[in-house]
Amino acid sequence: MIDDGWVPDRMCVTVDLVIFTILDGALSALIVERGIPPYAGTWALPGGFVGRHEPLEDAARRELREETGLGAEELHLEQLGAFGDPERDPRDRVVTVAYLALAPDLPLPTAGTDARAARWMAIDSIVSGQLALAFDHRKILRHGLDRARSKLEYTSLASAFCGKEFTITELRNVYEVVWNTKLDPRNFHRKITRAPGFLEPTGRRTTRDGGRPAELYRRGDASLLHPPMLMPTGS
Amino acid sequence: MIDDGWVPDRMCVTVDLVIFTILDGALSALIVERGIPPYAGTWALPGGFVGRHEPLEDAARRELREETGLGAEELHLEQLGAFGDPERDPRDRVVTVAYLALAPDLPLPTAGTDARAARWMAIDSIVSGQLALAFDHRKILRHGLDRARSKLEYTSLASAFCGKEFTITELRNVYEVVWNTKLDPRNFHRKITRAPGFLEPTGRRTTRDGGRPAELYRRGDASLLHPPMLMPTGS
DNA sequence: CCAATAGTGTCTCTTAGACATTATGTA
DNA sequence: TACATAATGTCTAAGAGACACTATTGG
Repeated sequence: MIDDGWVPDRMCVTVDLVIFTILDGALSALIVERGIPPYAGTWALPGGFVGRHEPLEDAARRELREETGLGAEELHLEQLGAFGDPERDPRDRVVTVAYLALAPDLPLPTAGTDARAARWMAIDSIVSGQLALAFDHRKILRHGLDRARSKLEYTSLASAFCGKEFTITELRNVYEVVWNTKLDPRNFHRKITRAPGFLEPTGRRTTRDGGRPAELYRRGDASLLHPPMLMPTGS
Repeated sequence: MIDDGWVPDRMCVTVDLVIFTILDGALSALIVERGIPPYAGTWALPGGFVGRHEPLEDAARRELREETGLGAEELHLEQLGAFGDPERDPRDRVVTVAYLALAPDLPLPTAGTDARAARWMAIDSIVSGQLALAFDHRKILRHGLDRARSKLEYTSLASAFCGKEFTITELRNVYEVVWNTKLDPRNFHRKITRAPGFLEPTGRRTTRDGGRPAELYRRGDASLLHPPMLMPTGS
């Protein structure tokens, strides 16, 4: 914060979004195909520049809206952190602030103004390196994945992947997909129903063929999950 | 990431540091008195502008070195996140990336080039609002406090507050000061010594008058604390 | 009746939390 | 010996994990 004639360097600030959903039983992220250099034709996380007078989170929600056409107000949005490696953008110094969003079934994304295409992609292809992303977006996505995984343990975030009303089995599927494990349905049911404030019974039940209908629940008030749902360890 | 003639807004990027230590039994943060506007004469977190070709963490370590005269390599440094409210700096749009550092007993800080003074301050005075900080630094410090508190639960971070060799009681004091609670010395001793990889016995012991000497330990390899040391709940 | 899925119960082992006792130094 | 601080032990209750059974739908 020096002001004795020396002028600080200015740089570009962007927001990038890691938007997860569960599609066909696979944890998937929203990616867009870049239409302009650098990395034209390469897939990337949705994102863009922050306006001069625009709060960071507003910018993130704006980009989310532009890329998905979804009312971003309903979505849980959480800052992942800043990524500012001087070499991360070949053009110029660009510091990006990454946000994480978890979404239930969304309408298929439509390409925005500055993207050729937009689509959901199973994160395995990205994490494994099979599909390369522009810039350091693979690293950012990796951070988002880690964050989502650990937040499932001690918050009631998992329900953000579900619709307004959901069953215990659907909720368990969220955990299983994000953690890439199998959980015991009985122990899961016991823990989740006993966690105070997590679930709110609706009294209604699913109508499906070939099995006993499941109770439907809504999100409860609690944002923290106590006691936590611990991810199974290798030990 | 548009490049069709439109030029993105550029802004200043800074780093700010929440540096905690324990002084006289109180959790304290390093603050500096600003020598130049805005907020000249007001206390603030140490920090400064990021250079055009400087990685964010390098900038944080540089500022840490400049403000404390300490070899910042040994210190645990963790990004807290970006703070970018458009109104947070009256001069100009400034996005800051905050870092958290935990330090054992440090040499008394010496004022840097752009600060009149530097000192440790018990965080209670800051959190309570008794001492006002410049910009949104109180909010940032509050974030750092929350982060430190929760990280103590499931990481072996607490030892970062201790010197190279420390006793169980010293370690327990760290938890008690940061969490502002009392912990049962016996249960704490059991948990912490059983946590795999947390502690490494040195075989040596303290020499102090008026009590049985305590065993001295070093940090172990583990960075995660399993099972976690849960903060006592009000329930 | 059978298939399929949902929900409940039981047992064991580990851990947290409360509390008493023993150990080892100095004055 | 008195005192102060460190370390260990014991009990109880709660939760995790493994597993078997009952319930409710559609064909």
